[in-house]
Amino acid sequence: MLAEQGPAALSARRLVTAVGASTMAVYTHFGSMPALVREVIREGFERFHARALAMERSADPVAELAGLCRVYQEFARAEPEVYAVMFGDSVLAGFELDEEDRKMGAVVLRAPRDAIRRCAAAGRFRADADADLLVRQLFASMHGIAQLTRAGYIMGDHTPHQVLVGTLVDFAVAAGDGADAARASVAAALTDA
Amino acid sequence: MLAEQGPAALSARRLVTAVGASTMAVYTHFGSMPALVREVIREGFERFHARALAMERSADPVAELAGLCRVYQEFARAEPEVYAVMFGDSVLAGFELDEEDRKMGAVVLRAPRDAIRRCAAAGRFRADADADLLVRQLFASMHGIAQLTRAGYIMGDHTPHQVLVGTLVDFAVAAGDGADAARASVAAALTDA
DNA sequence: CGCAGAAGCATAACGCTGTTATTGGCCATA
DNA sequence: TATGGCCAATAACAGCGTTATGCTTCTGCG
Repeated sequence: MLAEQGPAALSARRLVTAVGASTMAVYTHFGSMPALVREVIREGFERFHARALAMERSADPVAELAGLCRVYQEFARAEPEVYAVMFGDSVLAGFELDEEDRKMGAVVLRAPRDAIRRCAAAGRFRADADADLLVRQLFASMHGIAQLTRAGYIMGDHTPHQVLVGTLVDFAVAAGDGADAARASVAAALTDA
Repeated sequence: MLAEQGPAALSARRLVTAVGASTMAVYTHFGSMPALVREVIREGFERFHARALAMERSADPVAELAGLCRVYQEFARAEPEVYAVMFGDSVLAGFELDEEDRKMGAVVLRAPRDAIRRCAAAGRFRADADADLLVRQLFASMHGIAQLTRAGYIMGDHTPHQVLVGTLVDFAVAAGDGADAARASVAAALTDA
């Protein structure tokens, strides 16, 4: 219901009438509406993780990093409402992220951080690159692109896809990669869709 | 009320009792609660604009660009709830951005876009830099940092400030600036606070 | 096999939300 | 002064999350 009809449609009464039960069903099984929302985003994190794991590996670590970012954007576009709740926007039915939720969310950074390290090990990125810091910068960019796209703020002459490509290429270049090599790797990871 | 007590506290009844009136006041003066929220974010855009205009100019265009991003982050931290509604997160009382709102929001990109052009004109950025595309990439990064910080997602060993500094330096480097020059300009724009 | 216990759900209600029709009062103008 | 129109207070409606009550049903033990 959250994915198909938006946050406003996710009410206890609509839920229970949809499954043919009474409002008590929510409270016996979940305790409260915020707790129910928490289960929804837990499911969202699992789906996110499954998508990331399903991505095929590549011999090109920069392309693999770009591929992870592509998966990120695809998930955010596929279920924008779920994504928004998962990462702290749109307080839904009084739900607020707790520390454990955030830790689950931070797990998504592990794969790209390792990819960044492989980029450095392969000589594409500088050897002294701070993978922990870089992955946070990339995280912020990906989140910004996802949320601004959802809000309709990526407008004018450039599409969200162009912004994504530019961001990924510039990220690799700033990390030490060659401009042509970065462009080729990003293009290889993003164009087959 | 939105700024001080959060989105949940901004209800029609709380508003009117705070000013000593009845619920009708909202509807005679604004028409609906979403329309009232619209006026709130309009005010937010004006405050944002005033902050950007109040920033002193600099002879160093890269430092000026970094200063604009610093103002951006300061605004987002000063009034996070207002900021979140302005840029499309947290649907508040059924309010949704319309095209005109988004255009007001996109105006904030004008100053940094011009700063990027000055960077190119001064030889710091590549002469063929696409300022329109670059400013959107920067916009996404700034929005991501602001929102992830608000949600508590910038954790671990790095602070939001470090992520901001890294992002700005890497942005300048990818645009063509020298690494040392970029670091110096960003540091000059961000450290006096 | 039968009874006791517990677990789960439906009903109804409380206080809250945004919204509105009705009613009354105030103020400005002729 | 009288009259017109604007404005707001009151009360109500539908919907929200939540909960106390009571009934039903299912489980497990003697």
